[in-house]
Amino acid sequence: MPELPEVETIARGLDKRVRGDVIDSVWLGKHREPFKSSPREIAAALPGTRIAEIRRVGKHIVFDLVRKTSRNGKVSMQWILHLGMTGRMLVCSPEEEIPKHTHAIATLSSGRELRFVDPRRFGRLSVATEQGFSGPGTEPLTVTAEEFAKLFHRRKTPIKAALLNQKLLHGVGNIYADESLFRAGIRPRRQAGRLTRAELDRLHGALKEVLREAIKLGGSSVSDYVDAEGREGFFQLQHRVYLRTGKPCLACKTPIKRLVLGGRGTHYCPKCQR
DNA sequence: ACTATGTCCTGCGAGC
DNA sequence: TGCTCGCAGGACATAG
Repeated sequence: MPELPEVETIARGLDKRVRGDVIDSVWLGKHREPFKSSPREIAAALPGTRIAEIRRVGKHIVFDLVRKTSRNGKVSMQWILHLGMTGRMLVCSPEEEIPKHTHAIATLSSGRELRFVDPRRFGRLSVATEQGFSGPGTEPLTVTAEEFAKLFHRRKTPIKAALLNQKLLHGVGNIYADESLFRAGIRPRRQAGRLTRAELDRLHGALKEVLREAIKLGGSSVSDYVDAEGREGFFQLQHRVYLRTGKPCLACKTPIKRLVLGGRGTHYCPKCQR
């Protein structure tokens, strides 16, 4: 389940390994779901471009691409990738077996391949020619306490649902929403607009803290998440509430409760979170 | 303008 | 053992 820390880890790994390489050709599978831009558009845009940089924006991985024109000019474009629930972008050698659910392969000048594999097909690939893809919302790692508080002003929706709303903050998913609410001592069902400024400040701090710690540990491997090198993360060992239903709270030993909020499993400590 | 709900998709585990 | 069934979840469309 790639959220901000997992996507950051993958983007860093990809940048380290394939930055500067050139996309020679692209193969796209027959399923249509993985392609937000038309397959024709993607296949026309990518070949012949050099990968200038790979970075994370929200839960998106952005490949900044450059193509040299005949008159010594440069054309910039972007290859934008969302991993959905089960998406992986792997750097492989062409000899490696192609796994089931491989939807796209980019062959690189170095002889390697970039492979997009996604069993559940919630992931999306797209290309953009306009500059500066910035995602739908605000970056949680750089937002100020003031801006953070303003995002939730007068909102009637539960704070957990607001944290997951990518138009407000982008990059926060189910794991880090639950973990940051626990650290801030706030119940997931509380109305976002009714939180005090002190509570919002605690949540702002807790969210940044939990995201930074998770990035340090290479993200959380819960279902089948692995980074660009195929390695698992270790932050799942630090989870205090997520998927710990019935287990004792690490702060007060009260059993962790689970409820469904906005269709998502939600975990919290009834004593520590008010 | 917000908010809530249904939909997409496969793999996995529970239950018989 | 082997089958069916229900469920998980991010983003988006649609309805209220």
